[in-house]
Amino acid sequence: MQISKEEYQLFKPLLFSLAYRMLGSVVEAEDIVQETFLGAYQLNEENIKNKKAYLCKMLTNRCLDMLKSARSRREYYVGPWNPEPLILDKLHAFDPSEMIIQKEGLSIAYLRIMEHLTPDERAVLLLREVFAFSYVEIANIIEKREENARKIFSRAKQKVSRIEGESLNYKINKSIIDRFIQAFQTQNTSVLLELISENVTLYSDGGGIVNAATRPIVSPSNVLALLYGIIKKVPKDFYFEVKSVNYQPAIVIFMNETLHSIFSFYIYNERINEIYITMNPEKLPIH
DNA sequence: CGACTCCAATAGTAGCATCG
DNA sequence: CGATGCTACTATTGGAGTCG
Repeated sequence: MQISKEEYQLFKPLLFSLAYRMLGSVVEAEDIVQETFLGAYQLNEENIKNKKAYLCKMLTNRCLDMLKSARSRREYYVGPWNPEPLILDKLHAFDPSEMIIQKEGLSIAYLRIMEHLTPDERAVLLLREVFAFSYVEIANIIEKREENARKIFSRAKQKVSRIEGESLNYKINKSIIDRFIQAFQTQNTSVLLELISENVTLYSDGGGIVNAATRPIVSPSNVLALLYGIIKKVPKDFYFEVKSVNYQPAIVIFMNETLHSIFSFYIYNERINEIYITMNPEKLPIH
């Protein structure tokens, strides 16, 4: 297949964003995008009418293979699994167009929901909602019947419904996080309790490599106890910044001049419902 | 230990209701 | 009318338990 420089520039961010949403991993997504382009160059077919759909098909199938084989691996993962954070505008860095659709769908909370879906459901949901393919095209991509594609989509939709249409407003969420930090630094427990939901859950992903809670922490008292515990132990050269991670405000923590962890949040009704701490060094980009 | 059965959960299909 | 999404039914799968 012939792919011009322009087409490559156009399709690369699209494919990356599809793969990243499917896999929750920046590294794996980048690999798969490269593989897909290499595979496409080697194709002899010159009469492919819809290159975009064809590339998505190749990519989707690779992702599905990887998900199906990774499913067993994920079972051996120590503790909660969080998606690999996407810091700064990695996508924008090589994307001038409007191709990056629906940034809300890139929040850590959303990606974590995706984990509850089967590989097929993920693929269909993304192709439909984010990339606006028709059911006929989707059926062609995943090699199933059109009716079935619709069914898979509606099932997927049901599972993710709880996160649909909610306030993923960056400014509002940032102000909540700022107040949270402020209250935390002054150890103002009553304000903290106003900012977090009564069924708050904290997922801390250390990947079995660094110390992290091996199961989710539930309830405000337990979560605050854990956070207070962390703050007591931090070294002097600790500092943090509030940055855009997955297009949502997050707290990025540095220790000894290196990136130590990232705190992401799922905020609903102006309260923190879920906290995701990513400490697994394999998921933190090196600066 | 492998082979077998059974059951529950999931995937797939047919057909119908709704809406523009 | 076609596109969509739903319900209700059927088929398939995978895992737990059991037996030889």
